[in-house]
Amino acid sequence: MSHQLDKAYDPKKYESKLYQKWEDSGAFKPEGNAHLRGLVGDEMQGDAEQRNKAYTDVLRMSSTGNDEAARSEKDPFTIIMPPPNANGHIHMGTAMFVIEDLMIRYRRMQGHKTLWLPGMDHAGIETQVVYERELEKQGKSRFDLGRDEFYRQVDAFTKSNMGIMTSELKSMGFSTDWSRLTYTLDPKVVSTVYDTFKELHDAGYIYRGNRIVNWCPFCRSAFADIEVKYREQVDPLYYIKYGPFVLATVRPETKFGDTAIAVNPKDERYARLIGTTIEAEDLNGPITLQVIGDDHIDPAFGTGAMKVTPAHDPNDWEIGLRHNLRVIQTIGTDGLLTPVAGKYAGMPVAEARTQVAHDLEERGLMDHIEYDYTHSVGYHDRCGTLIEPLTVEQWWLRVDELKKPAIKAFETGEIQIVPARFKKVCMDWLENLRDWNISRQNWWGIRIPVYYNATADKSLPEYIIGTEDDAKATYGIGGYEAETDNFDTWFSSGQWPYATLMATGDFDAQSGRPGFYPTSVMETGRDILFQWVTRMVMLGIFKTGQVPFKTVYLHGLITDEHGKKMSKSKGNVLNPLEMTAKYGTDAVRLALTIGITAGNDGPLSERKIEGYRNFCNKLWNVARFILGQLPDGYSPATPELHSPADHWIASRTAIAITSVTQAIEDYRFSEAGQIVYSLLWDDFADWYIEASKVSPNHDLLVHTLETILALAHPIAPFVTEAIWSEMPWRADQQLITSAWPIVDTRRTSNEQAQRFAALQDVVMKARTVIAEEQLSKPTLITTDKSLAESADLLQRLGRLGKVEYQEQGSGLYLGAAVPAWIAADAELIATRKHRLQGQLKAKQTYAKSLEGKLNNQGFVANAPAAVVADTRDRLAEARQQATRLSEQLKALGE
RNA sequence: GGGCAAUUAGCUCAGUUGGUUAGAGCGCUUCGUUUACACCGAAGAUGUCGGGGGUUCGAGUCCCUCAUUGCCCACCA
Repeated sequence: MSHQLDKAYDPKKYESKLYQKWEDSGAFKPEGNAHLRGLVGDEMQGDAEQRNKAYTDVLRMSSTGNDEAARSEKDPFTIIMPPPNANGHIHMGTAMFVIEDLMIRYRRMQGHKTLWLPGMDHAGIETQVVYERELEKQGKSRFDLGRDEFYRQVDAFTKSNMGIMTSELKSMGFSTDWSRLTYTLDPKVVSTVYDTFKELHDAGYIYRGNRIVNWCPFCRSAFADIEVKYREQVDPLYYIKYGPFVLATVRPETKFGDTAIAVNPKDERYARLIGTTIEAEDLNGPITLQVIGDDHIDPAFGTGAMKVTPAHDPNDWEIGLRHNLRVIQTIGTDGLLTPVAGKYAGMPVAEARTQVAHDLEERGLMDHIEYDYTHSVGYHDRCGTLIEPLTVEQWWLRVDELKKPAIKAFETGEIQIVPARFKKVCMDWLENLRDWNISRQNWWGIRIPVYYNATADKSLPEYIIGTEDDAKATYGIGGYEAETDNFDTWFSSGQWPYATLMATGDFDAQSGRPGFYPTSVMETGRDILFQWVTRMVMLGIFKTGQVPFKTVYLHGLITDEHGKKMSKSKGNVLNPLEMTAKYGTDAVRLALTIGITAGNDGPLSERKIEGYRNFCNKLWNVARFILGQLPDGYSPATPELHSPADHWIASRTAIAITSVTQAIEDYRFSEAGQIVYSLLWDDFADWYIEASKVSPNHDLLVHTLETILALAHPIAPFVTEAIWSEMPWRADQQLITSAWPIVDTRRTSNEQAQRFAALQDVVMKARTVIAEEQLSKPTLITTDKSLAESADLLQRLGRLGKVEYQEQGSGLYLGAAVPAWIAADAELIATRKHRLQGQLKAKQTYAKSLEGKLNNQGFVANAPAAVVADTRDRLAEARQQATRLSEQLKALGE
């Protein structure tokens, strides 16, 4: 016995140690993983000798030193990590980076120069909201601190979180290059964002405008349309009197900003009033309103006439633009009514609404009220505050031209989306995209680099884009005012792929090192497809002239086991750190990979994780058994295939290598995982290892184990590396930088493999009879000489007694792939009679359906020859077995 | 209102361009400690693949239609 592993795999004993070793060895760096032969990945080409050489190199894996030449032929493979928000702990969504790690580890093993660049997001408004909640617990608000102090505290908060986050990401086994960790507020990133802003401005895509925006009175900031989430609710619908009109509104408090009454021009009731002005009695005295005709008005809604408040409703704003209406701001950025509201000035909106409605009723200006009006109302996505549409001066990005090449990139397939169904969704979204408000009035973020002219000299530019020094140079000391708005977080994170690479010096190829842009894959959540992915494409193409990534892989939401969203209030949240502590990191990684497909939500449960913990332990124990079998000082040689079982497992392994590789290439990670799972458990452990107990082939056992370790490594890096590290001949080498397995079919005999498959069939059928009849070590009889030769194997696998070769079979016919019987007396055969009849009937029905197929001229003529031939073979076999069964029944007096 | 997806075993889900008698994990029943593993092994039961129609030699897979569920987008005076 050369080596003894622990009885069960203990993740804690290995994980942090192995991670440290990986990182210290430089394996996570693109420069550091270049020590494989660049032969993998071309497995289907090249002459057999070459392939075999590569194969055995892989098997014995004498670390061959650097082979830069071979490696440089392969494209770099790059993933930029979607930067997690540095405002808390990782969650199952963050843990989904396992998909990225899987791709990175796979490409690394294939010999690509892989770069997985980690990042952290200051996450503007989101972090601000998180921190304000912290302040609230201390009974404070950000206004108590003031802008500068608040910024300092949030800065310290995110920086300390970054440390926590980093160690949590490391604990997940993510093989990112930490030396390139980039933060969204790194000066180099910010400077790229500033450059882009200036370039966009100079190209005419940036403008400043006083327009209607989605205003959050809590955040005291404007937000983009996409950051507003609508909720359905029931409110009163007030029918108020305006001179000759009765108008329906849910917002009577905005009436002080009404500048027109709109009707549909086709509405005969009002058509003659269009173009006139009306005098109306109002709460603050008489007012004058013009009557306009606009197609937007639905004559069937309410009274068919609508009050137009351009300052506080997006549709009214549009109508206002069409008719040149005055814009009267009635609600301020503080959420209180402005002085134009007269005696209502200073009231919060909700209070003003009640008061105005009350006063209107009192003054006889209320026609009636509908109390159960259902409509949807916008709330701020992040803080949940009711959105108040109002007008403010903001910086806007003109998107008409910018979006065109982005749409084209999706359309032509230059950017692939996995799953493909999101291609059209992206294109449609971009088609309908309107100018993007990139100003935010929050305190935590990247300040827009604009300085305004504060001098009396109007010949100077109104504003400049640049640094404070630029401002001094232009306006003189004290002659300027800095913009206080920040960028929308998505404006800066929309530049993430190139901003990061530019910051780390990996954007362009430089002497001796490759460029990593465009990146290979952007893997992220489906929920931020619009907010983030489309913006990265738009800005990436503008700034670099190239798409930022070639493939977008989207994952869905991780839900509980019944597909319900995880939430604290439901109490169904699974914490990745708790789960990894309990079951090992690999178990969580496997659970997040297998059974979850691209673009779809994936259910997760503790039970599922437990199942994959068992898988890890199974793998461990397979290794434990094999290592325990090996003689002292064993060193593996190229395996020779001797027995049918050897050929069988070699062929199973070859099929698995091909299909796992293809599955990963096609982004079918769940399937890749399942294939490895089944190869290990169903084929290797359940059959080959059991068979090997009869006649062990050490080299093949080791080789197959190593192949499985390699195939499983991208998903389950720890347990595979742990086992690898326990193999004495691998002492100086890590699995993480070993080569991805390639197929060697040169010496595999299909015929031999088939012989083992036939034996398996006999074994399974024999086991069934033994279990059903509770037999103990019965004798197996066969008319097949080669099966009889495998007596010891049959005895072991099938729990059989003797195995006898006979010219003529007798006993209970098994109906297996090769003729075999379980020796039985007449009594036993009689008790099996009904089962035999059932078997016969099933065989006959099956044969009949195959006959029907083959008698069908259409089938024979149209189906591929292989399918027809296959059908004939199956028919012949079914007939033969049916004959044997009916003979046996006949012998029983049937 | 527009769009996308899902509907397959008790549960959660696979099923790649149509081609063996439809699979997996978990759960369930029975048996079992044999050179690793009870975080194990063996055997077993459970499916008119949501309904209906069509195309095809052949449909879980393609088309139409209906139903149910979920998600996205838009609108809502």
